[in-house]
Amino acid sequence: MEFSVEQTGRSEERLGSLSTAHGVIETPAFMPVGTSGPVKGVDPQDLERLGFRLMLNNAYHLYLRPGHKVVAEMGGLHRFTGWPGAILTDSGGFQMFSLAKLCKVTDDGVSFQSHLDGSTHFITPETAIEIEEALGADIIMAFDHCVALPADREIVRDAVRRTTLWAKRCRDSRRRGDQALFGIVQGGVDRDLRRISARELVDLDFEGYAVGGLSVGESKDEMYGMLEATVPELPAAKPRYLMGVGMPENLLEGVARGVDLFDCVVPSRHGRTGWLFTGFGRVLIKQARYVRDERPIDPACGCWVCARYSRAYLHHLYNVKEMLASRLNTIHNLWYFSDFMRRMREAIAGGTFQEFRTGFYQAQGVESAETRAIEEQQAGGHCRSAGDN
RNA sequence: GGGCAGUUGGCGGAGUGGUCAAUCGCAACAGACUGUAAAUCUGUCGGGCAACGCCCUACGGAGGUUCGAAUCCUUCACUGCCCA
Repeated sequence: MEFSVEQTGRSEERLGSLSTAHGVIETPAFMPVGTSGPVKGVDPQDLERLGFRLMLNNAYHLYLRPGHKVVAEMGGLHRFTGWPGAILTDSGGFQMFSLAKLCKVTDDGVSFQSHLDGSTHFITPETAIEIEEALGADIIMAFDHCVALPADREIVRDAVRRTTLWAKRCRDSRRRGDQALFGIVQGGVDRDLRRISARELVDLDFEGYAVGGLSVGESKDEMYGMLEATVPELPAAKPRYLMGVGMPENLLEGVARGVDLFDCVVPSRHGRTGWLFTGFGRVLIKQARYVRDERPIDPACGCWVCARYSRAYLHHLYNVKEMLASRLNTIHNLWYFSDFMRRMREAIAGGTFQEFRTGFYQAQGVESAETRAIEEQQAGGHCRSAGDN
């Protein structure tokens, strides 16, 4: 993996280019999440067409099923899943945290029970790397200790210490030389601990650095504050990845603070549950107000779902639980995210990022006014809003 | 024509004297979701209000018994099954 980056001015946002054996990724970039292989609802051809060149898979899930050895025998993740682009695997540290009730954490590693069959497993930094090497992604993540917030400072401090310890063991246990390994900064919502975590990891010299342990219940200001404390500690020449984030606003603010990579389940999960992203805010497609709405989700959207389908039809598909609803909604949302990142990169290149940022906030909520005008107009004719029926 | 069973809120279906505006499921409506145990989960769901409490209308229609009826009796209507 090679990374080149240019900072256009004194501000933090930056343009980069991440070269992997499976393609070049222009940054800042968003990675869709395909936990156990696919991004739910879409296939690799969709992802390519949507403009994605990098996606995330999860080592924890693939280790449990079908097993990292099966994936290795089937030629590794790229061949197994049919995804020709680049892949980043998460180590499973976050899953340990989210399955905290089932696990015991020591400096040695994590023991936990499978959420699938209750079987007991023990994962160490070394086995996590072994799994990720077997899976064969282009970028692999260190095995970290992510704590649930809010947490006592001592617990967070201990997680930072352990994360550094594990990061070093991950680094030292690598056998393959063709994968990039990223360290993960922890530290909860404590600026000092974030700085300490970042410095300790930088000393270990990874190919990239992630900010983990955020978007776990803290406020937006806390999240942004942690980025402001962490990013300046990271080497400018290496990629910075904000894990598990997030909403478009979070991506915008992350880029404004120097983040290059993001991943989040939001476009796919929200697509499945009917929350569609647009330049003017969200469209909850299940709402009755869309029963007779002939407009596309977003008239300004360039995706092929908006080119062909009405809100009325998408509402209907959702309502009757057709699987096509999940697919089309996910495609639209992924397009929005892909396009949003592309527009941010263009704005950075053109030196208009601050204008882009201001414009984003101004546009949010515009739909309500615009839609109300149209609906009032229609209410005068035969086409009343669904609420009247 | 005779016999039996039944008629409950948008639908299905509990409830067989008071604690019933009525269990539950579906539908409907609204909301949540940020390194995916998620095509999941939560709330509301007769009407009204100065709403964590009160009032009104309600368990096919009408009448009756009772302090009190969705629940018991009479009758009418309708539905299903069985026998002619």
